[in-house]
Amino acid sequence: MSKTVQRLETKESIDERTQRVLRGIIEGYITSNEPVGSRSLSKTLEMGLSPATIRNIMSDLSDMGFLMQLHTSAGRIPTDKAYRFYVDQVVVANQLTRKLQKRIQEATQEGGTNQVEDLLISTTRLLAGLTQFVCLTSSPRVETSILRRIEFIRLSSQQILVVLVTRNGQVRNKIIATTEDLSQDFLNTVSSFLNKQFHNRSLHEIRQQILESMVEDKERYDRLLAQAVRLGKKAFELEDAPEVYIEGQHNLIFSERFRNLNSARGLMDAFEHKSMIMNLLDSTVEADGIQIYIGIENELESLQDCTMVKAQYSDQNNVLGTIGVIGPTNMDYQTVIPVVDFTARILSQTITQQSSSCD
Amino acid sequence: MSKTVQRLETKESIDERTQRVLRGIIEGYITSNEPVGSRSLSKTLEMGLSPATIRNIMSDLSDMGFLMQLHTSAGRIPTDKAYRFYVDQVVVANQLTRKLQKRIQEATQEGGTNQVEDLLISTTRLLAGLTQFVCLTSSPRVETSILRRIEFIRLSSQQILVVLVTRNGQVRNKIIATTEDLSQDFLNTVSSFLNKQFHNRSLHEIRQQILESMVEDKERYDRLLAQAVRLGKKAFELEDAPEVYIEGQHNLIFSERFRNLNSARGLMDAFEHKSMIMNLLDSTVEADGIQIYIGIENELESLQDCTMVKAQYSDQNNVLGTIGVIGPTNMDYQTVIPVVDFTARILSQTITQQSSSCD
DNA sequence: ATTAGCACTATCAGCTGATGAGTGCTAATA
DNA sequence: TATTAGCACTCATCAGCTGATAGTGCTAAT
Repeated sequence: MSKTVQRLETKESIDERTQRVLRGIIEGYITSNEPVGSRSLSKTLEMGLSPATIRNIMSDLSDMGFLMQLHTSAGRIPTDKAYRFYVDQVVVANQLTRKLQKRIQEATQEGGTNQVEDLLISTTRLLAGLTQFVCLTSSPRVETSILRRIEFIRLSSQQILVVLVTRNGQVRNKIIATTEDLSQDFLNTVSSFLNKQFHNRSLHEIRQQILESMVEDKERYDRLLAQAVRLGKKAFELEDAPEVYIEGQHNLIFSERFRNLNSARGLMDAFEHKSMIMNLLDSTVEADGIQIYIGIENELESLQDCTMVKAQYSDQNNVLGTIGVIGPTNMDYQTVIPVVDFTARILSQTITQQSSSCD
Repeated sequence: MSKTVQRLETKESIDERTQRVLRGIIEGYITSNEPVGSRSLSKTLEMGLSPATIRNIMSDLSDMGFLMQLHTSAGRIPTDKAYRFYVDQVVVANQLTRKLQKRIQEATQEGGTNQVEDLLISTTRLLAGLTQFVCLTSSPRVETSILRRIEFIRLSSQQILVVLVTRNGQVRNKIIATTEDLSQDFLNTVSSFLNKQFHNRSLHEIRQQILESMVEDKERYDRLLAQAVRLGKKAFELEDAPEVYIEGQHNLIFSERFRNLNSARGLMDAFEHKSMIMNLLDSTVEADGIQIYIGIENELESLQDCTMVKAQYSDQNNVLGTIGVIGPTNMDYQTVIPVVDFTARILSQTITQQSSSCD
């Protein structure tokens, strides 16, 4: 297994001038995607330093582990450590252009049906389009969602459709089989019972409680209660299907910026395993705000020459899910970070609006 | 635009021996994916023909348009016309191995919830996995589906959830907004009215009829009827979202067999436009059975060096959708064709079982 | 402390000739 | 007359070489 790198902190304090050079190299590499050499840097930096001086500084930076060379006669490129330094020290809360803000807002506004699923899909697609990277979004864990409404619909003598609506507007359907033929009237009674009983409780709690009820003395139940518990059990036995939306995979292959085809294959394969991606997105300790994993800071091996930028979205109460992009380590952090941040905020806002429109 | 090639028929009658040579070349190229030359063919054919004789025959076949050379000093490869000949004349109804049959049957059997969507997704994935190509499936047109049940659920004073179940087990949800606050009781009356009225009619018909009702003299309506019509209209105003499932896109990039990266990009782009894919799949004139489009027989330009093999699936009454794979023109027709055919049959069977379990 | 100069090095594009697989043609053969 | 052997020819590929280029490291001069 790959050893887990927590975070590439920089202990040494670096000379102001050296910092400017480092920053120049990083930004140069970000814009050109080519190793940057001392001569060209000398020009673009406009600090009145000759290539030779720059070379000395570069040499120091290499020693400190900020730069590396692909081969002797090529320019230098930043290491993961350099990007970490760049993100921590240099990239400050950057305002998005109004134009971009508008575009994100509009994209989340539309979407015919106002279901969360559609919103998430279109947002994921938007972010993939904007960044030209791969974008991943985890949908709210149904487990922790708050029940808004449950309803049973009789389809046939053996089939009942369960419709389950959560607070934030997710709708789940499930067809369950029954041995007994239950009338719609009866089902209505059951659902209104369950709705009263479990209103505003999380699905997780509900399931827990149902299981507890089942061990209790069954004798005490009347038919209604017994059936309610039985149906409820089936209904809340959710496939804990981790919904993940992935968009922009083709960028991984066709974009110039993803040069290393090896890991591309690995990533594509990883994307097939939705549960793994779910972990990747939701394995978050830090409280809020944007999170950035640069290169080897990523636990997943095939991600170790990419950067993942992600942010959580939430309704008024709880964190619901995560939205993130995966791009090359030399992505344009100055815009990607605020874009992801802003998108997550807008997403939270939209979902909050939706779920607050309950009675 | 690309000119539309209907089908690459062969008028000339070909000598028995020549046919065997052609067949040898095609099969050789299918298995090796390398141009086949006269010497190697002379060995594998075991017809006691010298390379020189073979060369003469090959020359004839080239003249007839069955073979071509990439460069003078390379062996020959079959043209689209050759594959058409091969598929029409040589590939006869081939039995699948029991093992494969089992595998397909099992894969369609499972799938936790018995919803059509899940079934389609897992089948698509299966077929992509089996063939190592790209697999596309169109879901049943909701338009032509038969209504099994419609239900309204009051979510809040402004929101109503519509649940719509079709005969073949598709469930659609839609949240609609209302200005008036309607009680659940009232909604129940409306849904039971609609259910009675439109039982076993196709969604298309229903929409039609509702629209007609609306132009009739409104005065004659009581409140129930008026609301029923109004809600019904909104409910059946479906996003005619053409659902298409695509799996195995990564094969397009990583599989050895797809050599031409140009059209790969084009295809990937095409796959983003679901409605286009929908057309591709469902633009079918022929009645039933398997359909094969080889190379330039495909209308879509980026498909013109691929072969598409597709088959429709249906319930007891109607064609519901199409399942198909896209692979290189030198795919192994002998197994791909029966695999697609068998899968479509199994799919039809499974869906028919599901929808016949109504009362 | 900075810089100019120089030797060194890796990559890349372009050229070379050798190699080999395959064809087309012709004349000999059964 | 159909088949085949033989030979000349073609062309893609590959290894090896070339010079040009862009970069570095080191040292000595400023």
